[in-house]
Amino acid sequence: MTHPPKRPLTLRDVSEASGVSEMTVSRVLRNKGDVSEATRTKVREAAKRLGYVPNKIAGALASQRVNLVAVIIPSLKNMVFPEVLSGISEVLEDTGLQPVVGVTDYLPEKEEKVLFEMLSWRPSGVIIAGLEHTEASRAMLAQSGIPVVEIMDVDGEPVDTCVGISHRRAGRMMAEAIINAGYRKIGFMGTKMPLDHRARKRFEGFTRTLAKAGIEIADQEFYSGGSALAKGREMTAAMLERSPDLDFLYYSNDMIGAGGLLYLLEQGIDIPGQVGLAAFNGVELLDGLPRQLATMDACRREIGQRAAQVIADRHGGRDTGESVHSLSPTLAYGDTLRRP
Amino acid sequence: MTHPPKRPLTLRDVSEASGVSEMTVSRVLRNKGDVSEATRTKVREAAKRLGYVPNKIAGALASQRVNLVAVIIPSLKNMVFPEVLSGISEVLEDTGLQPVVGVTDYLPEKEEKVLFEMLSWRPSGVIIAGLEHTEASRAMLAQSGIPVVEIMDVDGEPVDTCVGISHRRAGRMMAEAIINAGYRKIGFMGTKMPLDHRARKRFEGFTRTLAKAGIEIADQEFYSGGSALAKGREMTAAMLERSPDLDFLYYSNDMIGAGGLLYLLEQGIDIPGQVGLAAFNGVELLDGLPRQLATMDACRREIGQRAAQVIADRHGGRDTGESVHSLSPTLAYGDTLRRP
DNA sequence: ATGAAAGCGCTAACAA
DNA sequence: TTGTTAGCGCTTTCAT
Repeated sequence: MTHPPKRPLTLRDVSEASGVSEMTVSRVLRNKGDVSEATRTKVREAAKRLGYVPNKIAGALASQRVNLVAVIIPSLKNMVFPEVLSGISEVLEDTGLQPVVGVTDYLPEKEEKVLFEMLSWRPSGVIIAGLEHTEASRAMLAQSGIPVVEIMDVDGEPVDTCVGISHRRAGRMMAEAIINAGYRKIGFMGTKMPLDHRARKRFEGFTRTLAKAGIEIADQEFYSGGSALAKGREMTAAMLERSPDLDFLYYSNDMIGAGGLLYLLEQGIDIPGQVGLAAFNGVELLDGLPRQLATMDACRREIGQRAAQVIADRHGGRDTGESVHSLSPTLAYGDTLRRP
Repeated sequence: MTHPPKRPLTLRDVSEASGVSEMTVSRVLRNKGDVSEATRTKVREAAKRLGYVPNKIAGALASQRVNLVAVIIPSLKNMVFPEVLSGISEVLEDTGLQPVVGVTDYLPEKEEKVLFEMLSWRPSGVIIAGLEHTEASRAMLAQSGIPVVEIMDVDGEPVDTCVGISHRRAGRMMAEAIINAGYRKIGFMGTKMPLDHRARKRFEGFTRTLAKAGIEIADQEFYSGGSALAKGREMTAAMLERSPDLDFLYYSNDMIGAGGLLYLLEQGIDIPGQVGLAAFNGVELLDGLPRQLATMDACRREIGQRAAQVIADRHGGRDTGESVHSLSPTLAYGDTLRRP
């Protein structure tokens, strides 16, 4: 066992150990330029023997190139964003680019801080959730000089490019399906709005479409914090107590919808006869529930893939044409929403 | 609207714009050294007006200091790791250190790659899940010269420091509780083992303790992929079909346990009389289930906090004494495991 | 309180 | 195919 070095090894150490110039060592380690097979192996051996780990900081400064892509999302606990992330990783995997994740907790000021922090590492691109940012954040993005992809949402003006679905349209589609199925007394449950613009837009699309059909939300409740499943259960119980004549419940996310579903089944309520249910996201979790909850797929993985593709293309000098990539969510009726 | 710059701004630009030397600008932007209030504001204004974003790459190279902590985990979809991460973020928040996440997908070679990649950015510390790594990974960690904390598990030899629970002991505790409650025909369901050392250790602790009491696992099944909730449901149905005389089902994680619970309730099976259930992790999700599933808390948030604390302390020059931080999981009987 | 000079460890560009 | 020379944009150190 050799003694752990206080000073990390440098190219110079490998150069001396292998009797080859630093420049050539650098070339070998990056597989760049022509190097004879002989020196190649000599260098590789020395590097491995010493346990050399290159210093990307120095490399990045010298080459003015950083293979990082900043990915800025509101939360990791949401089930939704990990899926977007795997879409991103999947595509970046074979491009030499690497995602680096920053979390904002849905706070605009924290987003600004995280963005500033990440931009100061001079990444090759930014993927950031949502179209709503502070003035300063938008300015930073616009000034950054690197490809910027805003994801999840297309209802608004992107700084550069966006990939997502229209949440207003998603809300509208769901409202139409519910109306067409004959439901009329509709309750809504969701997260507290100011935090989540996409939930807000779905709600807007939803209520406006109902309004056009002369229907008003009969009851509504908003929550924050705690186990979403438990919250869904509690809110549903409370709402049905308060407004026993409701014939439909629309939930802003699948977890609270699942909680509501479990509650209603326990109460022996006829679904979707007496009460219909629908939610939003299409998370995998729903597959294990006693009934298939009606929901709308948010195209999470595909959003991640497309966003990463845009970054990769632009990084490779290819242009991607369109600045708005609008995907189409699909409605799953499941067992809790009557078909028209 | 000024034209977006092709070349990112440098200290020099701010220096010229404010009529102050680069050095002084640098001092202002880092709040270091004595600078008169007058120049301070002058510089701040110029920086803000120009939209200057410092270049951390150059800063890190010059100062030989990087405020990043590499966090390497197997997956983000697991519900478990996001919680560990928030424990980490929470503590690092007020230390000036920033977590950077790398994901290994439970693959040792990918872990090695990710580790190499992250170490090449010369972080101030490493937090990495598990005690099992490739030879090369261990060597890199040992050679890195920075604090290394292996988390989640304490059954083994840490390279440097570890923070976690003993999964063998967790398995043993659960086996003892089940035996004491009088159950005898026990079925096990879990993930395919080779991927997950901690699940494997729990299983080992579990079976050994049963063996000492003269009990053998009566049936077992392992899965991989798919919706865990649905898998739990399917596996439970299949197992009870196959082995109708089972009186207890132990699941290696809460999601499949929840799936099993939902299935059994639908079948009208008496829980915990006819069949008892228990799982592992204590995830928040369980709060919304019709019955409280017996489980064992894995101390996820606390593990994150302690690990981050170790890094922060060592980074600040403080020594943390012990190299093994063993936390104690607590057993929650819930409604699905008879008390002794 | 401010500035000037000398690198940090690497790579681009050129030379041999 | 290999080596040499200048930086990359900042911070450290030492003057002033």
